[in-house]
Amino acid sequence: MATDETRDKLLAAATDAFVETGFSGARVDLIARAAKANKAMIYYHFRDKEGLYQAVLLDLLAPVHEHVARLDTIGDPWARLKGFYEGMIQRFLQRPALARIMLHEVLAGGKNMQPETARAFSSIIGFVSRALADGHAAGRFKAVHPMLFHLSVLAPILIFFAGADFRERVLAEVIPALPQPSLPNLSEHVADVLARLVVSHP
Amino acid sequence: MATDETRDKLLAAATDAFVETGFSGARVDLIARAAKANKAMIYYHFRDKEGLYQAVLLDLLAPVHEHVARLDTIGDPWARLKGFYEGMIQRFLQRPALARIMLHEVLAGGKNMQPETARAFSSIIGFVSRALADGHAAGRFKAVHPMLFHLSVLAPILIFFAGADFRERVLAEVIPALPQPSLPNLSEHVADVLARLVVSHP
DNA sequence: GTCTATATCGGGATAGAC
DNA sequence: GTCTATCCCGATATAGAC
Repeated sequence: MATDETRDKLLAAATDAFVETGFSGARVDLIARAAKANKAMIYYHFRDKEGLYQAVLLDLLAPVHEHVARLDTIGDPWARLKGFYEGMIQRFLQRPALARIMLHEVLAGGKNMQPETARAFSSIIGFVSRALADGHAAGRFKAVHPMLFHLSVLAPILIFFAGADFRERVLAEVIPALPQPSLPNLSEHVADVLARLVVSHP
Repeated sequence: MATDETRDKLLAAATDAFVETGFSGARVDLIARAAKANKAMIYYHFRDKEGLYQAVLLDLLAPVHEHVARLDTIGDPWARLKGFYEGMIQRFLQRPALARIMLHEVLAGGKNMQPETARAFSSIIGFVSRALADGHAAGRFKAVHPMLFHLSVLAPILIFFAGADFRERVLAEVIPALPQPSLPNLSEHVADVLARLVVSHP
């Protein structure tokens, strides 16, 4: 399977490119060069630039979908929520590309999303809604709006990872005294926010 | 000054375009048509596409900078913080473009930002840091990490506004039962988060 | 499956008249 | 300041040999 090897290299290079500059900003030519492959192979394996992007999207989001599906079988709603957001932090840590592509897609309004990838996104909010409802029914959670709750927890995480370059280049330059948040800071902080927002007894 | 009129129309059309698709996705041709102006006028008024983008950026961010500067003179640190985030919600409400361009810039890592616009961004985190420090010194605020605090409050607001299309098109379609958060929901929720994160006595 | 050479076209930019 | 016509490059995509 020397065949799929170049496919994989192309996919990896494409991920970097799309994540860096977005769909329209990425250059097919540069992707091929970065993958040390021939440009024509992109069209052979992925049909066109659009197909390549869809492949990247699916490659990044499929694991998230599985992650959600796995957690959804757990009984304790608190463990479900905590497991999900902590798991997302771990994933973003390994692949900051994931955070960036998610934000890109949100900004694009889902225009260039196919049903399969749309489902991966939707499964998240469905999962969170169920966990919140279960916890509330058991008298353990406060009543919160699922979307606002989810936004409050995930949005900071997303921008923490997707905006690392921004903080370094723009903010740190002008305000050097500002300490950069570390990962333990973030995890601890998120757990704190989570508990404050949802747990019944304050 | 029939002169500046077309300039303004171009700026408005460009704002829509850049905010919709990002810098590389926007088409100069379409911007001119949307503004009912001639394409050549873009190059006359703004030099090139890049200059047009910078003008849009500055037009959107300058008011934020002023907003921050005005609030920074207030004594009460709590009033400062609350005034800032509520003011941002009001601004985003009037111009959702602002939320979208800010996220675009964060994703771009500040690559296409000029010093003047960079300062507008930086002034925000500086302002927040001071308010937090003052409140803490007065024994009224908990000790929190300025960046994490700011992310926790503003990130959800940003994505709430920048992601409106996404929620409608992608999420609402798959999960129609999910109630869409309303603006009063958001404001109340933000005030709640703010208080929980920062105020000393729980 | 891999490569080179090339077709094709969209889009940013300019020249120059008015 | 405004407009038309046009240049020209860069980027996607394909043809076709190996």
